[in-house]
Amino acid sequence: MDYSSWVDTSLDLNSNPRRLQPVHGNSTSSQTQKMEVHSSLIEFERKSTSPAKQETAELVEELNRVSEENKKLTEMLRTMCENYNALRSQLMDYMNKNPEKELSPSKKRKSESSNNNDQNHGIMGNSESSSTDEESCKKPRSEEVVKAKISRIAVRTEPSDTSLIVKDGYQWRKYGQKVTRDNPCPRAYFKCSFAPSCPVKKKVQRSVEDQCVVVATYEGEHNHIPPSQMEANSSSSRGGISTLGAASLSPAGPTITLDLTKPNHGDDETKKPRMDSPEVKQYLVEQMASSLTRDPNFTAALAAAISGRIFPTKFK
DNA sequence: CGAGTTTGACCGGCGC
DNA sequence: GCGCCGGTCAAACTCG
Repeated sequence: MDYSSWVDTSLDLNSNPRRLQPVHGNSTSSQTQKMEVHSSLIEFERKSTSPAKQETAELVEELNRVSEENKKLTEMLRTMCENYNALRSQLMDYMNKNPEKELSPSKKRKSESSNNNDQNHGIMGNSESSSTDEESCKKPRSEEVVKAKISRIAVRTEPSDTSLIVKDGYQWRKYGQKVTRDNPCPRAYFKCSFAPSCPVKKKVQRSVEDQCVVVATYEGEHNHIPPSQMEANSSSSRGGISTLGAASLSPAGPTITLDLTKPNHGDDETKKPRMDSPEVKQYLVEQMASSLTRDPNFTAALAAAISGRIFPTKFK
C-alpha cells in the first residue's frame, strides 16, 4: 500500500483554500497555473478587450480549475477510505486464517485450572474456553480458536519522552512491566481501565531499531466508547449542523465506521449541485478528518505509515 | 484515603 | 525433567 497519496491529499487540502483566492495581483500560483490562465487570457482577448470581462474570465477559469481539483481530491479521499476499509477487511481475513502466528503466545495459563476466569471469558470472545479437552489446549484450535482482535501499531514519540504512553483515546491501567529477551527496553502491560467489563489489553514496548518508536499491541476489542469520544460526542451534539452521513460511530463499540462512499455514490446524480458547494465540501473534509482522527487505530496506523515513510528502514 | 503505579515473585508454556 | 521466557499477580509504594 502506498500511503504517499494520503499525505499528499492532506497537504493539498490544507493549501487548497489559498488557491481559491483570485489570481489578479501578486498571485502565488504555480508556473503551470499561470500558463493556463495566461493562455485562456489570450484566447479571451480575441473576443473582448474589456478588462472587467478579462478578470471575470480569469475567475471563471480559476473556479473551474479549483472545482476540478476539488473533484480529484474528493476522489482521492474516497479512494483512501476505500483502501483503508479494504486493508482492514484484509487484515481481518488474514488474522482469521492465521491465528496461530500471533495469537498462540497469548494462551492463558489458567485456562485449564479455572476455566471460569472472567478475563478469559472476555478476551477469548466467542471461543469455547470451557473445553475440557487437554489435547486441544496444547495446540491452537485452528480457525475458531481466538477471535480476539489483535492489532499492532507503531507510534513515533519524542526522544526525550521515556514514558510508554500511547495516546489512543482510551484509559489504561498498567499491571506489569517486563524486560524481554530480544529488547532491552522494558515492555509495559496495560489493561483497559474499564476492566473487567472491557477485556482489552495492550502491550507497549519501544522498538529495538528505533527507540523513538513505541510499538503497541492491542488484544481484544473495546466494548465501550472511549472516554475522549464521550466528550467529543457531548460537545458535538450542540452543533447546529446535522451530519451528512459522511461518518458514523458504531453504537456497539469504539470502531468508527466510515461511510464515505454514500454521499458520492448514492447522491451523485441527484445532489450533485449541493456536493459541489465549497461549504459542503469543506464540511465533508472536516467531518472525515475528525472522524479519522477520532479513530485511534487509524491515527496510530497513519502515524506508523508516515513514520515508516520518513524512516523507511525502520519498519518493513 | 483511594486510585494508580512499581516491582519482585510466581505460574505455565515451550524448547532442549 | 529442567531451565528459560513471557505474562500475570499482588504487596508495597506514590500521588493527588
